[in-house]
Amino acid sequence: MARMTPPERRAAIVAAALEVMLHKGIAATTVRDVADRMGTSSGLVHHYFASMDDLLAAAFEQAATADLAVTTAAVEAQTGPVERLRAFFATYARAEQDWAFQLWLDAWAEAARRPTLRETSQRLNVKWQQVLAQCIRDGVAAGAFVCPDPDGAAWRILSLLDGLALQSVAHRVPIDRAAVITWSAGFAEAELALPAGALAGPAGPASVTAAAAAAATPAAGRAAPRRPG
Amino acid sequence: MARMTPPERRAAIVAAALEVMLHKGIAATTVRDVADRMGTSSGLVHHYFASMDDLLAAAFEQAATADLAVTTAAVEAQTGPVERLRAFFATYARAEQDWAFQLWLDAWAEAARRPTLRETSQRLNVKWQQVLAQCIRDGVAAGAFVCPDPDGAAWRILSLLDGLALQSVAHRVPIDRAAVITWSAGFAEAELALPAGALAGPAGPASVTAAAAAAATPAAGRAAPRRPG
DNA sequence: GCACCTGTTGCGCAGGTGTCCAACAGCGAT
DNA sequence: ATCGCTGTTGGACACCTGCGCAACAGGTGC
Repeated sequence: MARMTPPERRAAIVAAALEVMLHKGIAATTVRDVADRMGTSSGLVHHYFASMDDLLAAAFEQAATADLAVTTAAVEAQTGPVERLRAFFATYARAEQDWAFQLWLDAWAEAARRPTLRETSQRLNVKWQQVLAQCIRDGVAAGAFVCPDPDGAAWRILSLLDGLALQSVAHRVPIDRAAVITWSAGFAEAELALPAGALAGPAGPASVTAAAAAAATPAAGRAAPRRPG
Repeated sequence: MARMTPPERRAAIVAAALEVMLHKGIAATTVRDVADRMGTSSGLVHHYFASMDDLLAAAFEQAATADLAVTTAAVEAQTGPVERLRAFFATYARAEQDWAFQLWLDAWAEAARRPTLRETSQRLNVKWQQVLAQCIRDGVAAGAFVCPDPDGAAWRILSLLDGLALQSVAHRVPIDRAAVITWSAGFAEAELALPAGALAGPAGPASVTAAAAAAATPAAGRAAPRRPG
């Protein structure tokens, strides 16, 4: 194969590993799979990564960091505290994330047995919580809402979002994402002492707003996603 | 090895498979592991299970069904609708479930690639939802609470519980389970138009009640679990 | 022209995998 | 005593795994 500079080759290997991991699963990804996808030899992979675990961890870390960066950027693009929260929910539930969440799910399950992966997964989880907690702290400082425990609230809200994503991906439950957003926002409002519906206003993508309005139900004054019962 | 009647042997294989799955992970469980644990030959396993997938699915199904039975029994031991809901939350968050939830996590991740496992996991998930939904429906019929969409509410509450368990198991976040119960109950109260604190009353185990009271915070009138920020 | 460096190759090794199968052991029926 | 049935054995089969290593290639400095 064509010669590459070390950083390029390293990035290429990580990219190839990521593609394989996504549709074969982390546990089932092999060195030869990665090499074949690049059209190179398996030895080359080991020239850049001491062990298979290192490669898997590096690939997952890159994907996870990229996910976080997208959300962070979307949040920071907004100025008001409420708008920032809306942006957080919208990117977390964005449609393209189904395949990405399967990767997270794999990583969480695998984390119990792979220390490197666990360390990465824990670290990223904390970072995600910090982004949300900072949103909340800023809002509290600006007087937009009240929250006695921003870290705890961020943790609880994230748990809820992950639980919903779990249902969607693991159980293949079709979900109205706009409804998820507004429903989760309802919980967040309770956490932040916001009036009901305060977070359900106009969000980033126009479709989100429209669908949210359509999904609105009289019960508890907030929209609720359904699973086909 | 000693001769067994077919049902006995089948049960023994499933039990052995379960033990291996629990501390090696579903993906890493091999036929020889299972045979070794029983002290028999690998060929015997294949005499009872056509393929490895069949064995894994059968073992997971047994464990999952047992989990569900425990919760169902705890719920049906109570008579009042509110007491039944309390029992549901208490058994879902019971302490011994950490290792069990790791098995669920494995199954969910593996479900994407193993059709038999996915089918089982989906079916059990629906059953769990039905138990909770029936609790809600009974309560509505008895006039204990109001809920326009019992199936949807059950699904949302379960998503939340799974999300919290995910944080606890995958990220190794130590959780005050009693606080989780009361906090989740807070969400449930909103879903069911119950007054705040209605579900936080005396539950099955005495320790739960005591801890819940101790964890109660003035904010929003309900206890909230924290993660170490 | 040469030596050197480094990305790259292709294969070998030792081990582990699911699956299959011929042979064996114990027991009930004949 | 013999036959047949069935639970059980232990190993063969083909394949795949991560990893290591000797050899190669193509460019750079001398």
